[in-house]
Amino acid sequence: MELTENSRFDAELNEKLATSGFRFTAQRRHVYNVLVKKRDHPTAEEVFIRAKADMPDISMATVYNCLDALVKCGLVKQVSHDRAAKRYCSNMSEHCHYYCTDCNRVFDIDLKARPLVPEAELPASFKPDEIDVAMRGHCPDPECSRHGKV
Amino acid sequence: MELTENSRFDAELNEKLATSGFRFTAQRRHVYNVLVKKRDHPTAEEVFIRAKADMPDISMATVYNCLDALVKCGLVKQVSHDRAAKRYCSNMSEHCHYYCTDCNRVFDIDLKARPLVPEAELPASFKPDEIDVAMRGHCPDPECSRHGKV
DNA sequence: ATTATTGCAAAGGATTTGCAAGCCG
DNA sequence: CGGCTTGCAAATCCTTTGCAATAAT
Repeated sequence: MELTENSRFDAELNEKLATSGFRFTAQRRHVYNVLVKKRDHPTAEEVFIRAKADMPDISMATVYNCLDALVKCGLVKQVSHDRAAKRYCSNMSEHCHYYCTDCNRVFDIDLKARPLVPEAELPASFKPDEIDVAMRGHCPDPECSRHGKV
Repeated sequence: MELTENSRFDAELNEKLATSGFRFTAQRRHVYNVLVKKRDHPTAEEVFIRAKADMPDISMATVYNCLDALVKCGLVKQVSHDRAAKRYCSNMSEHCHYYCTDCNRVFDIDLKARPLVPEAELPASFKPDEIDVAMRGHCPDPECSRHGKV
């Protein structure tokens, strides 16, 4: 596979993949690219559709494989919504997710407090490796489908 | 359906169901009973198995129907785990969930701080109706499958 | 009497798996 | 080359739905 433009991006990706024992493939680069290019919270299916635009032969199974590899090497987070399909997020900074109950979009929220849950507030002997904070409610977007309605 | 023993329990359940426009059925009572009897975090399938023990003709679809009704009338919470099936929790007090990455159990955690996310820490105009805090890590149970291993 | 609820079976969506061919190291 | 990855299709898991029979108000 040729590493033409953007070789710094590729080098980093390659290194992260290699560290977790994954190979550097055109599909993994492409899927990661799709996630970074538009920093929203697409489902695997949405990633598939976007990826297929520039790589028509990529398969759904490969998209799942790539997403899984990216999650395992710490480049992407999985976001579990309530009922729907899992979503993927390339924002790896500590943040929360706000689910709009009207338009179904997911918003990244940076809380002012950190850590999210101070150790002193946890019962001793529970030492979380990871904390997810998920919020649900109306979103502030005036274009939101619910805007104006009750 | 006869209301023999435990009519206080039934009366409360009946009222909550009625308030949300649901009828009081033997299956709904039984499913709720299963959840309250053992306050853990079973999947729909696990609820089905336990319910079937004393009500052999109950169907999976009815278990889903009952769980859904109980969630909608505020008697039960749905807990979305990462990959697996949804779980159900009859502890309605404000609490977080701690997922043990070794034994897969779910623990209820009461944080000392409330509210979980003070309004001042949120960007203005985001007003969550609901906040879920999920943690993942090792659990303190000495019987836990991982105990003693790294 | 009217309408919700049940149980069954079949459908549905999301994700995973088996396998042969192909690419990476 | 050897083994991880891919693409395809089939399989699986979890959940929902359609429908006729039954139970609740």
